[in-house]
Amino acid sequence: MAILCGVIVQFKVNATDKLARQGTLRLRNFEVETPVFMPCGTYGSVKGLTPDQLTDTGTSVLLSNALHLQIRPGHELIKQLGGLHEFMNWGGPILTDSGGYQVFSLGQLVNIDDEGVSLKSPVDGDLIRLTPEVSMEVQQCLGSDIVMVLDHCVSNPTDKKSTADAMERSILWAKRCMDFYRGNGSVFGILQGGMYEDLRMESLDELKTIGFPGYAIGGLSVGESNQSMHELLLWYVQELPTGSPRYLMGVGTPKDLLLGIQYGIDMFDCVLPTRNARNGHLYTSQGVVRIRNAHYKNLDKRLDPECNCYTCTNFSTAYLHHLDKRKEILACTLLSLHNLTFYHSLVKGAREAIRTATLEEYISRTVAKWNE
RNA sequence: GGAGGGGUUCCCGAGUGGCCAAAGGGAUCAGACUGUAAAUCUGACGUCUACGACUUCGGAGGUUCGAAUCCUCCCCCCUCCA
Repeated sequence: MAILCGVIVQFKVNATDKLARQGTLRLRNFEVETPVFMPCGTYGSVKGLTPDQLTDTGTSVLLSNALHLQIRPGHELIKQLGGLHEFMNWGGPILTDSGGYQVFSLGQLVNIDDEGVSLKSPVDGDLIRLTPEVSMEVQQCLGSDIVMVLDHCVSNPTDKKSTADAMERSILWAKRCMDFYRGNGSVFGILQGGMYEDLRMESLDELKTIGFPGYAIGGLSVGESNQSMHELLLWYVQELPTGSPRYLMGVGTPKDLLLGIQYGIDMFDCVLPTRNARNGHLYTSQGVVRIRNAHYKNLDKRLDPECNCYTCTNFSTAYLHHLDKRKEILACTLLSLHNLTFYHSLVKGAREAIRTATLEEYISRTVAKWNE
């Protein structure tokens, strides 16, 4: 157990099933069962859902974004108002991303040097300077339970030289992030290196030398094939320290999650369940439902017969189709509620399966129904 | 009764001699979305034997090499005056 910055970070593996593991992550006064899926509340809100509704879906940890909150409404303001938990009235733990992903996703607005990142605010064009130290300070102000280092994420494919530069810069920045806390921060390191095994190895070696309470795999789901992602995970599972939580950033589809879990990933986050819900793309035990399709216009049945979420137990598929087609706000809420419930149940099922050493069976049974 | 304005592809609405199967919205139908610049974006949207052909712009005639666009008559709608 390490006491870091007043925050207790502890990870305990309770059960394993081949490479997969079920564990408990302790943060401050929170205990989180892993594997866990963390919904994205980028701007301090999971779009369309109240904190109570989030809890109802089975959410335990939330992800939020330091850079976006730094831009608006400002981390000082949030600190003044009691920190992010209080500000958004979320009673559970919060992991904050540094803004490393925005270095990638905001592309043209960003200028990177070894010292840090300069970006034009997508809001008003103001110049924002983000360094590892600034990012740490912002996340500290927010009162984050898990702080992510500032990293340099590149898309795939990117040539080896540029990938290496980004990876090496990420190592330097990771060191500076840790220095900021003098080794006392609940900071997770982020592994980079694109699709190059030697770069990935170098990144891992260096971060392990620095020593983090948790390791995140970054730079995935940014354009590479599914196959490459899976090969990389298989490689990582053999190299990552077993006693630390492993977080696969920005991943993914339900299938990605199951595969990640199989390869020993403990934490996931992704915008997919919430964004796709808003775009009428729903995940169900029977496979994907594009609720917008004319096919569902008259369907007087539950969206997912195996789901017990508020949406599935109270409304017909035809009604959900209608709400989505009319662009009613309620559609965002009800559909997000369902998709998140689906994700959390899927992962919960995997946790239980690991405990009974039946993960493989659980996965093949689950996936078979999606393919029907 | 008089004066003026207007009828465009499912709807709204541009276009006033060739570059027009006809802008732009909407609706409709598909698809995409992976550490959220995303309740967003992309494609299709007259018909077909489909890199070409055919039928469309209230109706019927006409002018012209060529008309949604110009002329004549007719039908319908709106506004104002009596």
